[in-house]
Amino acid sequence: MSTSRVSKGRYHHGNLAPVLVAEALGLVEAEGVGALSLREVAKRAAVSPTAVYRHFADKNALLMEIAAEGFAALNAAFATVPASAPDERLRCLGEAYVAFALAHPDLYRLMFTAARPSLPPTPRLLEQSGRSLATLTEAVAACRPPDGDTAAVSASTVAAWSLVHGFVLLVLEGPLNHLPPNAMPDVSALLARFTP
Amino acid sequence: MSTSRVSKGRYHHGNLAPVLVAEALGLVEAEGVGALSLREVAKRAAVSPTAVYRHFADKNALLMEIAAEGFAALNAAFATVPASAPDERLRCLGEAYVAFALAHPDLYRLMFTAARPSLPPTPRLLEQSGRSLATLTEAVAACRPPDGDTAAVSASTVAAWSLVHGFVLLVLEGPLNHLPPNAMPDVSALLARFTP
DNA sequence: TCCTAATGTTAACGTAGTCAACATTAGGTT
DNA sequence: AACCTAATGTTGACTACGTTAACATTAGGA
Repeated sequence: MSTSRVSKGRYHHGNLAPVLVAEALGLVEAEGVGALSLREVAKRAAVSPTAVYRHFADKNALLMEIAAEGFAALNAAFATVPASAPDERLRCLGEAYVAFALAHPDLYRLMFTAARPSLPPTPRLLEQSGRSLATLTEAVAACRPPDGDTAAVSASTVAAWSLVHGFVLLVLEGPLNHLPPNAMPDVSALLARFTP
Repeated sequence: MSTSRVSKGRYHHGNLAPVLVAEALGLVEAEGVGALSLREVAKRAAVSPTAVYRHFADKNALLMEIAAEGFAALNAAFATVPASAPDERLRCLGEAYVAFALAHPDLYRLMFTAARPSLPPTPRLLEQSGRSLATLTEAVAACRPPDGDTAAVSASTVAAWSLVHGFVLLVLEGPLNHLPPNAMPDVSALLARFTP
């Protein structure tokens, strides 16, 4: 019988992979990336440490799934931004982006750090981060003359993303944190100076 | 006698701290931050692993010194940028910044990641990163009307730094790497769109 | 009903950061 | 010149972690 019911002392967990990702994500959000160990994640899922390797090639593979989850959450935040006028929409996307990053600092960092060594990025990570990029690109394109200059749109999109990404990281872990706190500008001022 | 000569089988190394930083820096540049372990650094300095703790509180303290070294190198790169006209100078600083980051990816990442847990930032790290910020701020200020609006200068500086920082990180470890490579714009185009 | 692949466990290895206790020595004090 | 103390380096050990190998269990189709 296909018990979609789970755990309760069973030898087979029945639904491990998603649970591992969820526990890991919770751990990252609560204690930071540094506190995330496979052993701790396994313990929280009430499973032996090495069980993780039946679902993820190594620690980094798990991290990439968490990162994908992060981009999915970012995309969800994007989805709540109303259509409105192109410029207005781009501005709101920017605010949503920065708000998301500042609300989930450790997750945000992980989203841009997970896909480095060992394996290439997970399909799901590629898909979700691709969706983020697509949303941004469309919003930027809508602000420009419809001349179909895709290179210009790309360049403008990269500039926009660079601006918010850099800002967020400078605030989160950059010298802007442990330096005169009078300089920390608000987001609107930053976004206002961007012209697609 | 104050032998400023060093090592050669002596019990006391005589000059350990700077050597440790140098070896660690070399290791980071050659193999990446992940390959840096206290034990390996100590081995390269021909010293027992725990000797490091006589000069640095913990691993992070050593990392902060390396980060400080990184900012010092960045400042050195800044120093080669000629005075010229304000706008021209700011543009050249931006190019130098991006060039430095792309030439030393692991070191660059470390510069913005080292000062997080445990201890507060080292004085030397504060000093060197402060110098970087000061250079940027002055260059931005020179591009603006001399109305003494320090808040506006700060905001503009943060925007400039955000732009290059975000760009560099997106290229180094962001989704811009494992996505259609047609989109990667050059630096000049990015800097051209910034108005102090 | 049985077989196999999927899934989970136990034991163990190697590496790493860190601490405690001990050894050595540099450099000022008497 | 002899001595003392603080600085500096070493040994040994502990804990935690990622990872692998060998074995155990079970789900689900043939």
